[in-house]
Amino acid sequence: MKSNRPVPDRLLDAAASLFAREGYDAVSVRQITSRAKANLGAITYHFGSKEALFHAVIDRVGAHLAERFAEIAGGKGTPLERIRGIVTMVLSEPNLPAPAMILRELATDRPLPPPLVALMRRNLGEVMSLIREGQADGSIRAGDPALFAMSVMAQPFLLRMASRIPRDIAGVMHDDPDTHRALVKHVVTTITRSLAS
Amino acid sequence: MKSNRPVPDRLLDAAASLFAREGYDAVSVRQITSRAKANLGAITYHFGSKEALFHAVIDRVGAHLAERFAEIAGGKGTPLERIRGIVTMVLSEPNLPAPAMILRELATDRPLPPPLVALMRRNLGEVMSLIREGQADGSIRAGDPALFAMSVMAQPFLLRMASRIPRDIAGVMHDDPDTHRALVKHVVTTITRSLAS
DNA sequence: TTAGACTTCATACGTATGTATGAATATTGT
DNA sequence: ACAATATTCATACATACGTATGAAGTCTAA
Repeated sequence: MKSNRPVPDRLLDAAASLFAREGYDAVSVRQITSRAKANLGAITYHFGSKEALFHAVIDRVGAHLAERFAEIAGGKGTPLERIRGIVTMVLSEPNLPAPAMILRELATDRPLPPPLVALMRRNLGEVMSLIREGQADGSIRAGDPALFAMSVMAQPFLLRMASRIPRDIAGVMHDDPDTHRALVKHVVTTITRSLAS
Repeated sequence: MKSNRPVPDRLLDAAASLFAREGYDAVSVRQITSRAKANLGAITYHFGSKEALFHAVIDRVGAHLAERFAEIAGGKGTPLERIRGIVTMVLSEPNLPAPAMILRELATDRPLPPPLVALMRRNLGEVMSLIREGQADGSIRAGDPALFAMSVMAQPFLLRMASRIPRDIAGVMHDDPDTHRALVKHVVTTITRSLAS
């Protein structure tokens, strides 16, 4: 029952999940093509190079993340409620490889893939807008929106990237739905306390 | 004017700074030995393998981090003040490659180097003890110390690992001492608000 | 049906990697 | 001083990598 999806899509799928789990350097084109049930030459043929495939992956998972961000940011509710929605989404969305890939890339000194800075700028900017909105109506306390936005997103992004921290280190079994809910609730509460005036 | 420090130390130095900047996979033994002004075989001879050198590096930078943690945790001041001290230290200590190396390693699905889990457990445990202490005397609000500890350390660790987030993305020039101080102050304030009862 | 383009495939190429080898050189203990 | 040990060094080795090549196969349009 081999899939009949187009080869480029299969390559993107395989690459996204491998890059998210292992990182760019640790994944070989042979792993990707074999997982995608494609030929070794398929990456070169359809994308040009491994790096070009990586950028395409970033574009795709980044677009997905940005979509969810925009959807919630443009939704209903107070600014604070929408920020809480974004945080919850980042922590809970089932398939969301973007945060791990982005943060890992940000952690190096190598030049950033072009799409990546723009993506993060846009997402953080979305949060900053919500913060400004809340400051305008008095529901969010005064302070530099950029600093607030970083503070707010640091927890969910880091926990999303390194889910072993709760699981293996802090002894929080967030695989269990109830405990995961408790974790999300805690993060949301924490963030609310730091923002609400 | 070549340094006369012992070769193993030079290898550890070179490896620590390269691993911290680029990550394990992206650094070759040839880069390390050449930077350490040692022969290509030096890593095999003194450590056995590249991976063993990596573990030694983790041990060393981890010990440094743990020392600073313990020093501040065992110092004077209220529990909250000591937590603030740890956070400030992680954000400001000039040479602290541990957070970046640790987080990057935690971000993969590969098995963790043995020293690493223990190290993180110990450090997070230190923070948890402070939180319990503060809860006992009523200065820190009630709640799961493990969740609190993760929330508290997420910001400084992430900002330490990906200093490009403030610099390149949020537009916060934290290279400038004043702005860096503002960033630290903001993080400390945020954390205080989430902990203080 | 058949020409032309598109896609797959096996294989080859050059390079970089981590490690092994064994001779040369330093260092140490007596 | 000398024997034994410890370290350095150049080089070799096997393997894995990303990419290139060109033949084989498949699909599309007339």
